[in-house]
Amino acid sequence: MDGKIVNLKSKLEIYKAMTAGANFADCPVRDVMRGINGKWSPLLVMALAEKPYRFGELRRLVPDISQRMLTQTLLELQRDGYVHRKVFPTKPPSVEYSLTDLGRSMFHPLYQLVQWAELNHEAVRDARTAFDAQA
Amino acid sequence: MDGKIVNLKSKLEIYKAMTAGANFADCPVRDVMRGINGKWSPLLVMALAEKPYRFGELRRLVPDISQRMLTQTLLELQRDGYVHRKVFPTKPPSVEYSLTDLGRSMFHPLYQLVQWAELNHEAVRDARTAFDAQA
DNA sequence: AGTGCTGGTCTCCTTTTGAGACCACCACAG
DNA sequence: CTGTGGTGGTCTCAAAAGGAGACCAGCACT
Repeated sequence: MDGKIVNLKSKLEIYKAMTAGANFADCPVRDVMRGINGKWSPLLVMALAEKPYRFGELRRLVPDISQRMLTQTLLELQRDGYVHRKVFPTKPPSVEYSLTDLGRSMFHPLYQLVQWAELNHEAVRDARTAFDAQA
Repeated sequence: MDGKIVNLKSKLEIYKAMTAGANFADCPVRDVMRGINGKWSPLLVMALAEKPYRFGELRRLVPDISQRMLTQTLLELQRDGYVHRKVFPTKPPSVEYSLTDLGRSMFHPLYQLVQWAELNHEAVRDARTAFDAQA
């Protein structure tokens, strides 16, 4: 469990940061990235960046997520401080999820990546087709 | 397998793109994100952004990756067109991996996210501690 | 009494990931 | 001419993550 990325002041330091021996928990960047990298996390952050949503709304918004993974992913996002969970004492009680300041701040670079993906998905798809044809 | 993100011209369209019913293969953004999101992909892209590396060098650079996952991740990165694999006819043959233009272009937004993680890992760690204490 | 909506948890099975043994090839040292 | 080590892998098996769907309590409305 090595490979540390931390204190990246310049591209040249990536090497040093990655080669610095330390266990996984001691590599904050990879630790944080792991939280962002989940299968559903980016999707939910993108959704909540738009506006707060309730549990059931999110489920309908992302129909191919299982209820179990929605619960679990939202819990992880709360734990990492990206999402706030607010319970309204209605009957039946409803729960609203919203982005925290930290979540909104993380949204910006994430959104850059998503935009890149949107602009370049065709190139990636072409690369795959070419690779599969040649292989 | 729904939840489509495509043609994101504005934040307001995130909702529409996500709710547009379509299966996973038809959502280019999530498809591309899946390739970037792998456990090791970002790490290897960061490494190769520095300079080309050989297989064994990468293995030593990231000591906690298994040889199997290194092979597999590099293959996926090749397939998606981020990485170029060049075989040198030495004895024994050596293989050099380098970023393609597409890979370098993808590196920029990825690097933004990594920088964010580096700057905010403490806030995330604090959020986790607070969450775990209260729960 | 039945139906539906709220936000979940629990169980089971499949897919993905990880650890480590194994492989062929060749150079060089003894 | 036999180790020993370095090249870049593949194969097998166990562990972890992810997905499908049943189940739950509570209340409103019919």
